[in-house]
Amino acid sequence: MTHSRLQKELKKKSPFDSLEQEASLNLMRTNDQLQNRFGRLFREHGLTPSQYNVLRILRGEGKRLPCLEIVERMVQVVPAMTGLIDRLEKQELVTRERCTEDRRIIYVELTPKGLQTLKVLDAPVKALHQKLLGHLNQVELKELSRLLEKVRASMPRSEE
Amino acid sequence: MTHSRLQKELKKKSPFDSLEQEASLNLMRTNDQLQNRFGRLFREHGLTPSQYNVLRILRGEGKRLPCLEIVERMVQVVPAMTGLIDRLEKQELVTRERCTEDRRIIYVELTPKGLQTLKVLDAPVKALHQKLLGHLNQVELKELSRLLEKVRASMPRSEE
DNA sequence: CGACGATAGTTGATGCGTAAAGTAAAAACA
DNA sequence: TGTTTTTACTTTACGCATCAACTATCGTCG
Repeated sequence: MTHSRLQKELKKKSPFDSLEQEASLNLMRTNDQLQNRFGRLFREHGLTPSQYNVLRILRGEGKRLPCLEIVERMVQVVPAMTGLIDRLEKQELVTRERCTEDRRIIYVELTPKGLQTLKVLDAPVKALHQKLLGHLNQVELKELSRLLEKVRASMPRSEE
Repeated sequence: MTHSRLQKELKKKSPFDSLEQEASLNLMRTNDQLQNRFGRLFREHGLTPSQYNVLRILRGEGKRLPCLEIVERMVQVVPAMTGLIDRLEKQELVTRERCTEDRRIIYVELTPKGLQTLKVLDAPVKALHQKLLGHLNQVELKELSRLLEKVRASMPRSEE
């Protein structure tokens, strides 16, 4: 391997320090491109990727959830969630409701409008997944997932 | 495979729609965790990941570059570069200089301080790559890169 | 020359990620 | 009972991504 595809893409003159570095940059670059594609799709429906994610989580759960439960299911930091929910509430896709027993907790619930928005997006989202990853065969997809999970295995959730 | 690791991580109740979706989510999640780690490292030195990236590109090139050339080498949009360079300039890590022949072009050049900052980061960055990906063997790393490049192969740079 | 479009970069608005600090309520403890 | 700690969230401040719209310069063509 004299010149990898990534090296050419980045117009990089020197080869990579290590296979680890190459894989890591490949990962980031591929992810960015995926994010861009899905971001465009969601934007056509007035959503950002994060907003879609919140809605999807709420539907997956099938019931209202406290803010922190949502944060846990996302790759996100707490403070960002407040504004995120604010905007979803303004679009009337979710509602906020304070828990009566424990008044610190605020439940977030999907509205019918939110559910409808998700429904509309289901087919295009599936199609985009297919389009962007469908040219890998089943074995390759499984291997990709396995390797990515193995990478994450070295990163405990709560280190430091 | 009854429950994948990813599915458990996300506390997802239903299985994935498809292998494509699973791989895609794995990719995004792994990337986020990598980004977080490197972000923390860079922040200790007063840099964001994007800022580090700009410096690294300039060093790799070995000479000053127009803004747009830097944008091309990053996964980025033009307008963001302006502010990015502003901040690097304020930290005295790069300098801006207008080209005399074509006054539309603005060259960005690494300062000695910028070069020094990069140098300090070299060892920790390499070590972090090693730490986060070093538990995959050479064959796995190559296969991971191959699969990620194959994913990108379906995404032309300038579609739509 | 003068109008035209293309190129290089900037500005402004909106949304999100991150850290640090703050508030309010519940739980733990003395 | 009162105090402290923890928990759940909010606020603020900063940096970056994105889009739309704008400025300045260059090349070209009539």
